[in-house]
Amino acid sequence: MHKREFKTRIYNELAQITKALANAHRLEIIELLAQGDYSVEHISLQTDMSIANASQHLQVLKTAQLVDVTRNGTFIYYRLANANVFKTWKALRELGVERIASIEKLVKDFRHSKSKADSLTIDSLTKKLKTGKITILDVRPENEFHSGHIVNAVSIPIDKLRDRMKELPKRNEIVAYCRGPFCVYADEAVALLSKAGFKARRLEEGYPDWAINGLPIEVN
Amino acid sequence: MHKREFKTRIYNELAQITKALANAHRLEIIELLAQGDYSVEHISLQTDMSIANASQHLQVLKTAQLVDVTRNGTFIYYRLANANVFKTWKALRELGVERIASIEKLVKDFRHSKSKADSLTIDSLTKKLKTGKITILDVRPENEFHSGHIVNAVSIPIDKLRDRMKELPKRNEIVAYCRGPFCVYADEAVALLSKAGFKARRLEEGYPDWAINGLPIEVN
DNA sequence: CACATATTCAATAATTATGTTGAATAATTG
DNA sequence: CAATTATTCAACATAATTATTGAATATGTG
Repeated sequence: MHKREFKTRIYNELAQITKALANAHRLEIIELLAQGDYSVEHISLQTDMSIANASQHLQVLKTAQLVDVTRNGTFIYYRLANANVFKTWKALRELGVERIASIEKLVKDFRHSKSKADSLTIDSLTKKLKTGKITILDVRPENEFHSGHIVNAVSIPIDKLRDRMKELPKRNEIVAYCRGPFCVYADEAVALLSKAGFKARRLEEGYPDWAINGLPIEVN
Repeated sequence: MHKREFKTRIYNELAQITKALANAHRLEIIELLAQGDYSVEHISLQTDMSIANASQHLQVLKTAQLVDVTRNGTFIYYRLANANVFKTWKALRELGVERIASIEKLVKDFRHSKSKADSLTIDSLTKKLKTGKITILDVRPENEFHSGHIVNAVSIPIDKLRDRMKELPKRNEIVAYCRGPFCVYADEAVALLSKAGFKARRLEEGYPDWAINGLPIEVN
């Protein structure tokens, strides 16, 4: 094999994988699957796609070996093939946030409209946990909480927060988190809690970012 | 703005960036630019593309803010916009090597045909440097060496290695490196050196991987 | 075994990406 | 200022990607 042929083949393989990632719907699916396993129907609902379209995009991801499947009865569950898939998504996300002012602006504008609360990073949360009294609040749907969550976190899904707010201690600072930096459940939680007199902030990143850093987690 | 609109816009922005990466030629350009600044002509020669085609792909990368340009006389030099671009390329590369058996096989077969020498990683090289006597050999073109190289490395471009081999010490183990894991200059160097009785191995990764890890480098 | 349900497939039309060719710019040189 | 050089642009043909529709599979249930 000549050097050029070798290079062409290598870069073509890598471009294939990259093409599989290079679609808004598929990136959204990947972020969703970073939370746990999901059926096609669930994915299509969460991402506002038709079932056939979701299935088609999942096939693309499967062909590129970015996701794996398990069958359970009539349902087929998809999951990320491995940690490197999330790492690559994270790298793309960070590249995007740094490069594209419009993303930062979108995020800021959207959050601002929901709440003026500031946020804190995973790094500063781990430092704070050593000294202060902090309640960590997971506002994702319950099944995502059960697939894995930050150690000692309390689960109150965002749509039940208004009713169950009283379960939370008024004295502690509350740090709400959800799926990732573009997930707005945590923003909504901070808005609700602040209005009710709690001291609340959101975690900038999401659960998968916490987990991939090797920080302590719990399952169930 | 509604939640769906917000999400759609965010994921579309990120997909735009990913699409800019999702092409074999553009990935090759990015790996080349990780070595230093280059003119369009140089890039087109190195990657076996027509000038117009290289220019077109560079425009795509520029629009996505993945590369920057400087004009110097009639030449226009391109460079990576920032470290995150290389980090993302690295993540994609690692995802690819792990996921796609065919890439690993391609690399192994190609190297095997050049030399049977084994290789070592950046991690093991840094450990070895503390104890053993090692000569680090940079076999990239001279201008890439001058744009930045591993501290104390010796520069002998691959096409001059046969003539200048005598400059190297026979006692030390020689570790040759080049642009990255898919670059074959280092393999060719190991083959030449081993034949001539030197003890030589290649570094698996390339100079940009060394630099991005914050390990000591020199310029000029 | 008929029926229901979850998912995939196939066909289509619209959009977007790609490489080639030759012309157009923009800076430098004589 | 004409000629030269490096790069970009515009136009075209071809190929790939996408969403939608409805039919086809494959598993589970009565």
